[in-house]
Amino acid sequence: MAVSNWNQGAEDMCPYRLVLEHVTSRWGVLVLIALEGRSHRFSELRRAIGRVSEKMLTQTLQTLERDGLVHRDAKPVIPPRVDYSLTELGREAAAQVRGLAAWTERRMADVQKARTAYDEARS
Amino acid sequence: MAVSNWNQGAEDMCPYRLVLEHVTSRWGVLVLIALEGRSHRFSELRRAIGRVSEKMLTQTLQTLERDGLVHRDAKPVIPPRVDYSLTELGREAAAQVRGLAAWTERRMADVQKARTAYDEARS
DNA sequence: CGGTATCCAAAAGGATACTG
DNA sequence: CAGTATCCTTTTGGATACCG
Repeated sequence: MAVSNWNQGAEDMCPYRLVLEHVTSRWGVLVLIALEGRSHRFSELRRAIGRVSEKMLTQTLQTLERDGLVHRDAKPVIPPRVDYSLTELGREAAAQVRGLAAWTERRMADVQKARTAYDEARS
Repeated sequence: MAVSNWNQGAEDMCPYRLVLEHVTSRWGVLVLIALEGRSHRFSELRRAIGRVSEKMLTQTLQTLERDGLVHRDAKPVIPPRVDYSLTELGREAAAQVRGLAAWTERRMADVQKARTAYDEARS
């Protein structure tokens, strides 16, 4: 296990920024939003999120589980079945993230317009 | 200008995720929060955020400016003076980000506790 | 002061192969 | 199915030097 992993390391950053970065991380955001509606199995999450590698999804889920935002329920059956859901803490975080995501959807068109204007102004 | 820059490239990602990632990016979050209170000069921002390199701050500000969230006001004086502030779009985004940051501060202790429990459970 | 350009180190992230 | 382990590429980010 010599893999670079944001679970460990980063002892040099204040805990505040650390939590903020887990929650706002590329895949963290999408996992929280996906799990807000209902619990998902591992492969369901992959499909729901799209274009995420197994490695990154695993890493993200482990980080969020460690932070107490995600609950992992591994059923001892064959083939294995693992369900991920949000804890109370996770639901609170997801609500915040969802606000951000909703804003993004609402305002995306304006952002795109701003970008076009910016690019044209210096071409 | 062959530097890897998230302003350009990334044509392969949907615009929704792209905007979301700018707003939730490591330095984007902190810039939006810092600018929510009042406008800042470049070096003020560096001090306010702490531990951010010139390069990353510049890059972040350019991205947010291009997205129409940040307004850049460069006064033609010597020595140069540049003030950064939020646009209306930026204030909206900052309000969302602030919700997330406030939640993080409120719940940080619980997250830390969850982590300790998680780590002890498998040591 | 407020940047840009360049180089380099570190981290994130993907592909593949393998396992219980 | 739900991961791990390994290798490799890409991206991020810091340090430094320089410029208008």
